[in-house]
Amino acid sequence: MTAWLMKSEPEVFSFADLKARPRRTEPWNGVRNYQARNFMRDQMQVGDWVLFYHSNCAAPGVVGLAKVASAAYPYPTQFDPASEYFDPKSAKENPRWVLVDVAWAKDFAREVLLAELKNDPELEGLLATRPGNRLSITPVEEAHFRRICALGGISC
DNA sequence: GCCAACGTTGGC
DNA sequence: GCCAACGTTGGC
Repeated sequence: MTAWLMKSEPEVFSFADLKARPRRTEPWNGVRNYQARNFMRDQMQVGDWVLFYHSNCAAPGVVGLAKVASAAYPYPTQFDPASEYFDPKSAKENPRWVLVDVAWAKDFAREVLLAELKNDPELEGLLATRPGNRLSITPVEEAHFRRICALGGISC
């Protein structure tokens, strides 16, 4: 079992937005970081759990569960000069950026706030809350994943 | 809006 | 390959 924590700014794209999408599925746009890209390209599998985290907002924290819904594929918009995701250095025969689709899975009964993620003794070592960490995608150990689900009031 | 931490860029 | 400058992230 593999789980991930993925950050999104709710004003840009929230967990409720994901749930409201057709098929409750959305391409994970916006990643422009090589480490995060490598996780999607090299390690993510369809069906992996995703802890959906709201960042840069009044109450940052994990709000629900999603799943990886596709293998990694090239960002369609990286080749489009009109797109905000355009990258002039990315070549079609060797795309620089990939993404995966993410599908809504389950709402948490309650949000697990950043302070809880930081302070819960069982969550010691969680990558996402390491001081200085800014990665928008981080792997989550199974024990940590189960603990965060429990704090969120769901079983998984 | 501030600012610390970090990643990327580009001149040399 | 170094490293200063710059941009971005994200909590507060």
